[in-house]
Amino acid sequence: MSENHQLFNLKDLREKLSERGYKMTPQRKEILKIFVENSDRHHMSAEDVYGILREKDSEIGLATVYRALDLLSELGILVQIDFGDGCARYELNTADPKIHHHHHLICLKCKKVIEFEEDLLDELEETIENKSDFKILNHEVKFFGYCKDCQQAR
Amino acid sequence: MSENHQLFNLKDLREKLSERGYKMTPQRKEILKIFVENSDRHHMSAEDVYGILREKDSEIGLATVYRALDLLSELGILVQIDFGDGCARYELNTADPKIHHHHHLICLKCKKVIEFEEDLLDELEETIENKSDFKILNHEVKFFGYCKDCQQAR
DNA sequence: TTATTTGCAAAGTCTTTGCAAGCAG
DNA sequence: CTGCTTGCAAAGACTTTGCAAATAA
Repeated sequence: MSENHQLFNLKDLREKLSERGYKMTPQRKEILKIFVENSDRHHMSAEDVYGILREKDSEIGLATVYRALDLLSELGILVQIDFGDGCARYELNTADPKIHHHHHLICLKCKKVIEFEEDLLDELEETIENKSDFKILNHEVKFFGYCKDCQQAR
Repeated sequence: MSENHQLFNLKDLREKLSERGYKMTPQRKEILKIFVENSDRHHMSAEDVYGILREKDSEIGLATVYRALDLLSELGILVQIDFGDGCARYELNTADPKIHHHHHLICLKCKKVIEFEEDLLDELEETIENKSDFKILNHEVKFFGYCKDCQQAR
């Protein structure tokens, strides 16, 4: 079975890196690969990625993970998400709507994060691009409120 | 002139606190007041609030600020926002659409945050409430991409 | 070759926590 | 009174940074 090229391939990475004067390194390849291989496992933190690396007996250091996540976000390959749980989390910024387009419901009481698979933001995105000269690559939507359990518990 | 009751009043605070077994304290009052008085100054961090308190010669400690912001968010009086700049920020969760309903455009390169005054999310919010049993109090929308300057600079 | 990148450890920042004293209800 | 709250300082968690060695182009 070939690698998962529908999500992201290394040619894209190499291009985006050299466009901006960065270099392709085994570490950056490996870290991106982790996101491609774990695309089901949403919003991973630096520590999550580092943990996966250690399972693979990789020698990549934690600081390198932080630097790579930062860089891949700047290139628009990853997206940084924040759930207020104290650490930055990242997802592939894939063009596949099935993966890309979901929202997060965050319970104010128990802090649970629920995913909601529906988007409907294309129109708004277009409106904003037209009015603001801002080139949108991705978006992040969070709804705050009370989950089913915590509504009852009040 | 009376206090700014259109944004939030202390009766609401007292009610929400006692509903959940918390107490009304001068510190909590004062911290909420800062958000009401500075409603123009969006997304304040704990440090920002603490700075304002020190200007007022208040004796409130930083730990108390953190605890109050946390509590006011849990009560749905404030909303926590994260711009990835390393600290949590907060806004009043007012029902006034003029203040409540805006989105954030975040530049992946220069990290600039631009506010966009338009919402159009009511419909989506309703859809989600119906489908998910989640009671929504507020939302936060961020668009990631490249600002005007950074598009040209590429 | 040469500027970028890495790994390590140390430092930095933001936030939380333990505890005794102080208060609101 | 009684349990919640505060302020302080210490601890904790996550992230960044300095630097010499290694490496991609």
